[in-house]
Amino acid sequence: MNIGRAAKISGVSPKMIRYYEQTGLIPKAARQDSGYRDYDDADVHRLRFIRRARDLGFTVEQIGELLGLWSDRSRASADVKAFALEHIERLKEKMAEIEAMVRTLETLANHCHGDDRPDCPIIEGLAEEGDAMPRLQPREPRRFGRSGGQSARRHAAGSSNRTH
Amino acid sequence: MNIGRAAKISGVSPKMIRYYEQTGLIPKAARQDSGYRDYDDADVHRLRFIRRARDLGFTVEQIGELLGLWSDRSRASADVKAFALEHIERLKEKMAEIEAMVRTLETLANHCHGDDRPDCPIIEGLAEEGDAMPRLQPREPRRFGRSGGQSARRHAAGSSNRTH
DNA sequence: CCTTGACCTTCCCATCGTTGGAAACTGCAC
DNA sequence: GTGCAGTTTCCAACGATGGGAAGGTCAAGG
Repeated sequence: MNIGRAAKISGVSPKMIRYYEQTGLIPKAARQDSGYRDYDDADVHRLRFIRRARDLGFTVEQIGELLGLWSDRSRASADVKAFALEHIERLKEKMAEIEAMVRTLETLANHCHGDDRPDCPIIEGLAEEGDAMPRLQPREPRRFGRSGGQSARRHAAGSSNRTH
Repeated sequence: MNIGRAAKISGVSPKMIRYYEQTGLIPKAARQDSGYRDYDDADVHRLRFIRRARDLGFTVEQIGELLGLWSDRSRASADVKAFALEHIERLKEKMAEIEAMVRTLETLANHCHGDDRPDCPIIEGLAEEGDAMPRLQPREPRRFGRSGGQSARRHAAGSSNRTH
């Protein structure tokens, strides 16, 4: 079948299918006489697997490992479970990060009258002197892997500095 | 002061300071005779404001609006509050997405023996025929990386074949 | 004075997953 | 045979960030 059909029934867009092929996540598709890519049910099955894994927040790289685990009929279920549990941990860390943001923002928002006056603790909280946010725990070393997340920055921008 | 010093005391890397200038988030920095960028305390103050807003998950675009609200002394605190509350909502949605992933993964993992045998409900859950994951609501656009990335992941390809 | 090293400048590239679009071709129906 | 839908490849963009090259500046020490 053509790529469009495979895309439709797998839930992976044609663009992404080509991308996955290009990056080696999936093998090169067979070709019809026309040059069109040709997919069979097994291909579609794999694509659906990929989409589900993406929906569960796995990166493409991780999906590569999952595909390996899938096709390795001799691997232990413990291997898969460990992989999943580790991913769950990362997701929870991400949730915790966001939750911390929400807590801080809610604290600020709760102190804001939200009326016609310009006086606003939210803006003041952002503009405040000093290095910490309101009553947030003193900036922990929370730097996790860069799996799609952002907050892993905070680097020291230079070591010795003089006032020029 | 030089960019390195401004970076250090604001917590924003030199690279990002230049980037913010380039994209117009902050005005063009003054220059010393040498051509080096020159920052004063007000500039650093603004940079710290930006870093705090980033730490709270605001996108650069949103920070542009926040800077506008900050410098607009006539705007109502209600405006800022509404802005913050909307952001909180988006963060909570993101958390809910991730939580759904975690719940699905934990359900799968709980059914996995995690022993030496190859039999594994996690992989089977991903490979399963049919279109839905265990008890997951009909897939929403996920993508929890950034709070405001191009969130519309809607590919026209897979829209009309939900089996249930 | 000259070297050294830390700093700065600009410019380009890579990341990650995904989409958009252009130019050219194929397949199918009218 | 004409037109449209689907396909091909290639190139670019997004957002926020880091890496690095090639070269200019500055201060300290010889």
